[in-house]
Amino acid sequence: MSEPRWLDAQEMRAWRSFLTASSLLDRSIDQQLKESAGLSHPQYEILVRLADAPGGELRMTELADALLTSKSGLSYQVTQLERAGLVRRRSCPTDVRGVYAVLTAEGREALRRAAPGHVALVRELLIDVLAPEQLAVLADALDEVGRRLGAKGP
Amino acid sequence: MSEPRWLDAQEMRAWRSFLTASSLLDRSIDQQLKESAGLSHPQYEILVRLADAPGGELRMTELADALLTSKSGLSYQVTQLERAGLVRRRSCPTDVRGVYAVLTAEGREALRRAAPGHVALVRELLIDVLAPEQLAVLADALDEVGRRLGAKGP
DNA sequence: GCTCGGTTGTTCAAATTGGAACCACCGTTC
DNA sequence: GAACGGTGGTTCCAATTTGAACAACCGAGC
Repeated sequence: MSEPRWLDAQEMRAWRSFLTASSLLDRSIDQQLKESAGLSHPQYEILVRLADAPGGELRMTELADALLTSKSGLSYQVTQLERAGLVRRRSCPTDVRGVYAVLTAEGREALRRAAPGHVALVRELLIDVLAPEQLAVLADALDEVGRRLGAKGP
Repeated sequence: MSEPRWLDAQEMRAWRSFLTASSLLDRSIDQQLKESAGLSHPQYEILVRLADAPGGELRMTELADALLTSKSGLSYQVTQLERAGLVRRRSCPTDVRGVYAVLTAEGREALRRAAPGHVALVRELLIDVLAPEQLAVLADALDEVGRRLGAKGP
C-alpha cells in the first residue's frame, strides 16, 4: 500500500467549504420552510416533484429515486403529508402492488404559498452570492459529480 | 408582495446539482467510512478535529461549533467514541463545568488507518473529477457562501 | 459577599432515517 | 399453468439528530 495522495491546501479548502456550505445551507433552508410553511425540506421536495409531474402524481419508487431517499423514508414522509392533507395515496390500476402519491389541491396550494420564500432564501444564500460565471462553473462541476455518483451507486 | 424572482434554468441547475451532489457525496463518504473503519462521517470528523488540535483535545463546545452540530448531538457521538475507546472525556481543571474531549492513542491510530481510504474516495468523487480551475472556483464560491451563513446564523 | 445573567454539558422526548424482513404480486420461462 | 426470480411498498427496529429543559457553575458589578 503506497502513501496516498493527500489533499493540498487548495483541495482541502474546496472539500471543507463544500461540507460547510452543504450543512449550513441545508439547515437554513429546512428551518425557514418549517417556520414559514410548516414543511420540512424533504417534504417540500416531495411536493415539488409531484407538482412537476403530469397529473400531479408519481409512483412511490419513482419519487424515492428522484429524491435520492430510501423507500422507507419516503413512505414515512408521504404518510406525514397525507395526514396534513397535502398528498394522498392512490393504488395503481394496472399493478396491484403499485401506489401513486398524488398531490391534492391543498398540497398544490401549500406549495404555492411556500415557494416564494423558499426561492428567495435560496437566492439570498447561494445564487445571488455568486457571480454568474461562478454559478455556471459550480453547476457544471456539481452536475458532473452527481452524474458519476448516480451512475456508480445504483 | 411582488412576484418573486424565480430561478432561471441555469440557476435551477446549480441549485439542484448542489443538492444532488451533497446528498450522494455525503452518503457515499459515510458508507465507505463505516465499511472500512467502522466510523460514521460525523465520528471521523470529530477525530480529525481532535487530531489537529494541540494536545489532541478540545472543549465540547468548541468541537460542536467547529463541526456545525448541536451540543447534544456531539455529546451523543463522543459517548459512542468513548465506548469504542477512541476518545475520552477529561474535566477541565479551571472550570468545573467544562469538559475536554481527548483523542486516545487508539483513536489516533483509528484515524491513521481510516484516513487514506477516506481521502482516496474524496478524490475519486470530487477532487479528481474537477479541473483545477473548477476546483478553485468551487472553493472560492463555497467559502463565500459558508462565510455568509456562518456570520448570519450564530 | 451576593446576586443575576449567561455558560457548559447532559438528559429527555420527538422526529427522522436507512436497512432488513416481509408480503403480495408481476412477468417470463419451461 | 405452475414455478420462480425480481419488484413495489410497508413495517419494524436501531441509530442518530435536534431543541428544550435542566442543574451546576462562572464572573461581573454592586
